[in-house]
Amino acid sequence: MPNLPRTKPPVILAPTKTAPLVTTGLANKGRPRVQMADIAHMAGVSASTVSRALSGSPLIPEATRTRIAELARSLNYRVNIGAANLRKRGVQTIGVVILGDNEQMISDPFLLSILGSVADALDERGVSLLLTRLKKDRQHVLTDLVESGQVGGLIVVGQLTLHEHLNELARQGFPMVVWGANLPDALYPVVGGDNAMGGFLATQHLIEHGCRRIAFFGDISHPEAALRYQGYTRALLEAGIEPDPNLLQSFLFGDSRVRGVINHWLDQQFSFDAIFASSDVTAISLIGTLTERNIAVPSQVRLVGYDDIALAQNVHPTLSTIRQPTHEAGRALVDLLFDAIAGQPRRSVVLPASLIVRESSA
Amino acid sequence: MPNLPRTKPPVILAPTKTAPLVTTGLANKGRPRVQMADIAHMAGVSASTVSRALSGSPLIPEATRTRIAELARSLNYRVNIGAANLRKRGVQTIGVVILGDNEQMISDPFLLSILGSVADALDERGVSLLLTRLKKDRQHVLTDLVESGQVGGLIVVGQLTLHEHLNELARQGFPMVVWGANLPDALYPVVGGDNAMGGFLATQHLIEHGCRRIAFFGDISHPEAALRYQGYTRALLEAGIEPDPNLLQSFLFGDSRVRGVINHWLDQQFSFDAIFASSDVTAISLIGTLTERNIAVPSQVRLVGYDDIALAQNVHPTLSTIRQPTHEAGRALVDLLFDAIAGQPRRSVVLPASLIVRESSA
DNA sequence: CTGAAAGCGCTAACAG
DNA sequence: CTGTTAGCGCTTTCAG
Repeated sequence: MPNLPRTKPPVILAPTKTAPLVTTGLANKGRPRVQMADIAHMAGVSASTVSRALSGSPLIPEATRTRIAELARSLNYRVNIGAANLRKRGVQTIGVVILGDNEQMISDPFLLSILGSVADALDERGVSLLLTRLKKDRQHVLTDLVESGQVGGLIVVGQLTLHEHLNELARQGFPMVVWGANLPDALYPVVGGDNAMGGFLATQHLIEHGCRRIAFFGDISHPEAALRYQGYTRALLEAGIEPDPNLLQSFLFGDSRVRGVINHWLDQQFSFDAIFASSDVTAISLIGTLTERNIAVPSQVRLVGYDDIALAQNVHPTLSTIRQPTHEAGRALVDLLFDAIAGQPRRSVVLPASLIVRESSA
Repeated sequence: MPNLPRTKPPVILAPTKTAPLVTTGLANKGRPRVQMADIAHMAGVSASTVSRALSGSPLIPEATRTRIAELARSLNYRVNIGAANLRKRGVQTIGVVILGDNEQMISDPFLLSILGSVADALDERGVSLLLTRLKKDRQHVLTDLVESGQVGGLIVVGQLTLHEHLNELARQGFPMVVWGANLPDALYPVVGGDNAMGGFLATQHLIEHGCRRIAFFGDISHPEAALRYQGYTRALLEAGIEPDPNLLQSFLFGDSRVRGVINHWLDQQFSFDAIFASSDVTAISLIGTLTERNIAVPSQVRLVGYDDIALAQNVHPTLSTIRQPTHEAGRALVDLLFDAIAGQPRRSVVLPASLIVRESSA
């Protein structure tokens, strides 16, 4: 029996079996939907021809192609991607997974930069972006996304405590790429900034300005921060300064306990002449807190942040920081993911970190 | 001909027609995929039974159901959502469209709050989130997303200059909801803060502190900012103050020309004793610029921002601002969208704006 | 309670 | 160049 167009059913030869069917999904409620068969019918060609025409097949002559395209456009028709994907046995969607720092949605603007650059890079390839927050102990959603065929691969932003799990997925041949620190035993492709270099540059710069008691603010249980700390330590050692463990202030990115810590340090008359903060948001909070306590930045305490968010150049004093090339980040993440999907050997990318000197450290 | 299981093909009665087929999509490269037929085969039941078991149908006895569930889990099997959707004629995905302010990805942390709350609200309903940036003159992507069956509805964040286009989509019965200002002639459901009230509260508060020359920073071509400006004007008029058009500084949200404007004003000896900024990011930049020019906040110029982003309470002076309940925002957006999809009558939600008094205006 | 059969909307062999 | 045909992997009647 030939396909029955929905709009103009032809003579019915056998009783139609098309029965009730309660729609449980979200789509198509009430809105009439034109589909390929309708277009074909109206254009007086077969569905195959419409399919070919709309996908720009060179088999279809220019004239027919445009005629069908016009018709489709005039009816506001778009090919049903789900059906096409099913047939083509593949999807045109990538999952972007963001690890929630804690329970709250991550609030660091830097994340938005990464997300934006990934969105752009995917968009250029005509691939959709399925965004998912990964909450604690819900790691199975990573597997779900891929195994359910919803996405063709995964871009994981932030690795936190997930390293082992990610390695396990990599072992299974999961198509994915991670934004984060390139850990030595990582089995998955990683794109990240040169955190060790960033930490080194920031610290070296502070040392050059005569600082000796440089504090580090950042959660070193987080691999990226740990590398920044490592760079920090190396710079100190190279300058003949013994790192003081008391000057390591570990807390989660974006945490707001900054104020309490500084106040505590000041109340204890704890001595420090500079702070290297593992994020600009933290650094800006530090400026606020220090200023409130009448500690002048940079004359009494010099400050360097990380990420070069937009606000960094508009606070007072303007914030010295380490810049990460976010635009390239998105591009690299997408490139590597597509390599992984194509079965290419694993590859990782370290993006350069550059020191931006502004007033807070001058 | 019965379904051929992929793993153990039965006796072939007719030459198999299953031919080459080049996979153009992203999924399934190399990784062997178990599917429902395999599970059915292994469990010694039909695919129907597996389908019912996995969807928790009460028709299947508890015992069978768990047995099948275990088997599926042990094989890491997940139902192919695309195929299921095709059959069910619906999707479980919502499109979230973010209007790029300019060419760059929006960088305001407030946006991330909204996005996060939407993500959570969708997650609670088991619905996926397809994120799209809407660039200038690419409005057709809105139609694409829905007509191609990729998403069941649209959450549009920011309306900017899109109002007319959105109205047109609403007229066509497009399932959608918008975060923004509830314009009087809007045909689409809107969720937004009470911008007029927010503007009023901020301004009234400044007036109560003796301010008379209150500047407004914000792009009033943006409907939300326009309403804030309206509230600002009302507060002034109620206090018997004639709004001075020179005190309206219009620019795009998050724009960084703040510094230039303030410097210009100061150089011109332009008088103002307070600023109401349409976003916290702008307000924080203002604090920076004013401080740099040795204008004391709040003693010489009082300041109120908008959004209550995390940094607001950590800068110095801490920033007074208008808070918008972002968590409820996500929930309301999703609720209204589902109503729209279900064909319920259009409804809009205005979330309360509340004044948070901190040091910058005290 | 279970299976067979039909078909969601599309694409791609294959044979004209 | 074009139509016919056969499914993609799943869900849901319908008939046991």
